[in-house]
Amino acid sequence: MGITKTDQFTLKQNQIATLAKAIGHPARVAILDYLMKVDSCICGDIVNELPLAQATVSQHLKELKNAGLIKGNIEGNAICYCIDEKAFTKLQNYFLNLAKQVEKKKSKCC
Amino acid sequence: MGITKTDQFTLKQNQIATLAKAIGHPARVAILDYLMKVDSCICGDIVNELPLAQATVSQHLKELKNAGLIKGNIEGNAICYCIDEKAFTKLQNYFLNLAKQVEKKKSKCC
DNA sequence: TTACTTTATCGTAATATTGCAATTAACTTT
DNA sequence: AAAGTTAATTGCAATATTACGATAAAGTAA
Repeated sequence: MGITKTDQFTLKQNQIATLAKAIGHPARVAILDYLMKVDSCICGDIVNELPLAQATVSQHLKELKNAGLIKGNIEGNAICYCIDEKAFTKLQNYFLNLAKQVEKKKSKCC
Repeated sequence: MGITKTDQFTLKQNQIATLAKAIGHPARVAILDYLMKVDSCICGDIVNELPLAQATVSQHLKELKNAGLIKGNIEGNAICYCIDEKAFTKLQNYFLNLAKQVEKKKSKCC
C-alpha cells in the first residue's frame, strides 16, 4: 500500500532504481547540468540558477547527495558541490550492458 | 503544493527526468532486466516473474510504455512486450556526454 | 558583539506514487 | 454460446514527493 517492496528485488535492481529516481526530476537534472557547465565547482549560487525557492533547492541537493550523485565540501560559509563520478559510472555501465543485450537480440524481436 | 514545476525547465531536462523517473523503481528495473534476459520478447509471463500482483505489474508496464522505454504488441490474447531502443539511446547519450564533461574538468575539481 | 550571508531543517499543504482486490475487456478454447 | 485466459481499468488506502515560508545553524564581515 504505497510502500515499495524493496526487499523483494535484488540489491543491484534497487541501486539502479535509487540512482535513476534521483535523476527523475527536472530540477535535479538542471542541477546536474549546471554542475557540469560551470568550470570550477565552488558554486554557492545554485539557488539563483533555479526557478525554485531556497528550501526546495536545498532539498533536491540533499537527495542528489543521498543517492551519491554529488558530493559537497564546506568552503568558508558556502558549500562546494561536485558531481561524483562513481555513481554515474555505475549507471553508465548499466546502460552500456543494456545496449549490448538489446543489440544481440535485435533479430529475434518485434 | 507538491506539483513539479515542469514548465520552468527545458524540454531536454524534462525528457531526461521522465525517462529516469520511469526507471526509478526496482519493479520496473526488474521488468527491464527480464525483457533483456528472455530470448524472444513474446512474454505473457512477466507477472509470474515479479513478486507483485497482476494489477500492480500492469501499472508498472503502463508507466514504462508511457515513458517510451518499452513497446507492446498484441499477440493473440497475450501481449508481446519489447524494449524500445530509442529511449535508451537518448539516456545513453546523456550519460556519455556527462562523462565527457566530468572528465574534462577533473583537474579543476575538489 | 552585531549584522550579514549561506545553507539546512521544520512544519505544513497539495499532489503523486505504490499496491491490491475486484471488475471489466478482449480474445481463445471447448 | 459458455467457460477460460490474459491484461487493463477502477476504486481505494497507505505512503512518498514536491514546494515553500519560517526558522535555525554556522560561518564571515563590520
